[in-house]
Amino acid sequence: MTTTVPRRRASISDVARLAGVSVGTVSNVLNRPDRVSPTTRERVQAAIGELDFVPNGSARQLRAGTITTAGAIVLDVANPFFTDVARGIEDRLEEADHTLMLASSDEEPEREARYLRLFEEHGVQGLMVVPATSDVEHLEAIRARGLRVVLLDRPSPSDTLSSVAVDDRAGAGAAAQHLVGLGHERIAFLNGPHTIRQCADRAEGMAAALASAGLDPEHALVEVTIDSLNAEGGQRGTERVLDLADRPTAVMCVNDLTALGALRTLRAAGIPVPSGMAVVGYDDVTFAGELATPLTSVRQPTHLLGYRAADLLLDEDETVVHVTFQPELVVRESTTGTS
Amino acid sequence: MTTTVPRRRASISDVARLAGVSVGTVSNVLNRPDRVSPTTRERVQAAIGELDFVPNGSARQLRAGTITTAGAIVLDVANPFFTDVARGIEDRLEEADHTLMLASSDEEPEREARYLRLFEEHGVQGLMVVPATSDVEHLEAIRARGLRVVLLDRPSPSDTLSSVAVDDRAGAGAAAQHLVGLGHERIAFLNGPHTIRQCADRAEGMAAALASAGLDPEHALVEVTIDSLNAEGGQRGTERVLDLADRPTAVMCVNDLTALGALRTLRAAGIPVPSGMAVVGYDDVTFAGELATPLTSVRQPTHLLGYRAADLLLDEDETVVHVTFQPELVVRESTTGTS
DNA sequence: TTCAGTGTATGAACCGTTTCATCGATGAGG
DNA sequence: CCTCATCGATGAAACGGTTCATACACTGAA
Repeated sequence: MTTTVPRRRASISDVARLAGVSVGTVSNVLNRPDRVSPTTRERVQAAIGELDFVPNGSARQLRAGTITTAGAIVLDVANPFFTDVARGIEDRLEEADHTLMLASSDEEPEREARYLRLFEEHGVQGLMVVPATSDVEHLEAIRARGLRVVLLDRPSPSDTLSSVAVDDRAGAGAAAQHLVGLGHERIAFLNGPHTIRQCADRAEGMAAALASAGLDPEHALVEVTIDSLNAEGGQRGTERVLDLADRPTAVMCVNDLTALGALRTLRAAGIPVPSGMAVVGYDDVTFAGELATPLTSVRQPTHLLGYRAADLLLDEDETVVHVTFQPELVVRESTTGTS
Repeated sequence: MTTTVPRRRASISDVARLAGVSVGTVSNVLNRPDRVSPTTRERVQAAIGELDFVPNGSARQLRAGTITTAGAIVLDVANPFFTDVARGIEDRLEEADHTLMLASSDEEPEREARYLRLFEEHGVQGLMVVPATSDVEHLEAIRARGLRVVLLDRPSPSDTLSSVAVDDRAGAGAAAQHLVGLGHERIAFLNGPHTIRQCADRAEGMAAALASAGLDPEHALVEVTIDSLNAEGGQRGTERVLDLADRPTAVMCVNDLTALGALRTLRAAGIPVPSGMAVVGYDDVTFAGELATPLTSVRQPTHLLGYRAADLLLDEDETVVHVTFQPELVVRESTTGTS
């Protein structure tokens, strides 16, 4: 084995020594090569190659202050909705030669806080976050410390933070209206905790739509809170729905992963969809239309959502902006039956 | 608007001044609180709160040298396979109180190189990467500079880098064998470029399985190279398969997203699955079993893959280790028809 | 010959921490 | 009363870059 692990990473002064110039000159070669004569530049570059020199980002950042990295915290990277958003962010950042550090909070405020702190300590330019709590004081504090913060997928309650969101009330409302139009009068809603704003908004949107259709939300809407917003959560939630007295005829799911779980449980229980139970998802992920029972779902402009968020983050001018996109109900067989 | 953006982030010396102690003491309060008397500690903490002080990670890292962050570069964060791997990594890192910076190379070597450099400059403890190229010299160079590097989802060609992988030859071989057993004698393989090792290995595995079943791989295997390893790529690839003279009777897909695209195209063309064309996927993602035609797929221990990779990265002892997991063929109706 | 101007290179200050040798005060033991 | 640990706090030296005022060497013009 001929690999030799170096005792220490080469520093700029090692390069300077080898090339027979000052550290300032090496720094200039790195950052403003035009201010250095071709001969010197070449000599320095040779030394850099020889020593396999990689500049220390911390040192650079410490002195220069700037960094071209942004952080994003989403609820769950394993959820296609969030990864699509992340791709949108990445694409916009790449255009500006910035890079993204991505992390998932798992809906746990402590985890979110930990990543927020990590990012802040490392001096990211800004943060995009899907808050795990309804309260965003801690984010406002970060903003007050001079970082740019953009709320993802939820409007800002106060007016100090910019946000990019989709109208969740409208999305859930459209879904509810659709179900009512099909004759459903009692609808279960597999939802996450209301501390997550999207969940609260969707519940409200449903209730409002039911009310304006002349139904009493108290009876027409049965909200079932699930612990995790994925397929497993959906399975467990649906089992509880099936046990309900005065069983609902439709189940609305807070996202498509949850709906996937619902479909699974219904199939296992031998209940036909939609005749025995209609199912609606949310997000319209790639595979929603390809399922055994193609899923009616609320489509959101995911990629664009991330893209605009990054856009806002990079925006020079510091005004607070709220962007709201409109969702679109995509109707498929999980509510209408074989077409 | 009462928000005041501070001129400058508070530093440790601001805290020291306000608390009437030295910077060394503040640092001690931060890192070894037990060495500071309760009274002083309290005073310092009050000052920290007052100034809303957040330590500067760059400075800390510059001086202390260490950092508890690892980087991972995968081909595409929007692919469930990679996000599951990422979750495995995150979970293991979290146990060790480390954090993850995640990025996707999009299968582009330049993008990969850019992120590698970024991570290295920022002094991550180690890197886990799914290489976008067959050549890993650049990764060995990083290793030689003292960082830990673990190859993800592919065995190391040389023996200088640790790796965690799934036996791709075996996985593809099992799928091919299964298809041959069903009577297929001409199989299309929607594959990515062979510069990606997994793709090359899977092609080899299929060819070997076909040969050992007594078929001539030259004729029995039609490899169709697709540009992007997702649903769109699968759709376009399948269109090309349908145009082939002597049309294959089965299509093997390099991953489930691709298979999703294949199913889509087949349905649009009115070709029944599997009677008109059998389809096999790879990865066995969450929704594989719930599709209109449940998908036969090769299951890989994704979460475990990431978990073990992070494990290796954190491992104190620096020996080179290769971990290989065995995949498992999950047979469903996309090859066997209605059960 | 002198001088202003230009293009390069220099070296020290600085960024915000950690670390460590040192120092003063305090209390115990002889 | 003196010594010696012990404890808490101090202050300055790193860490590895960037930046900027300054020096130096030429060139061409007056």
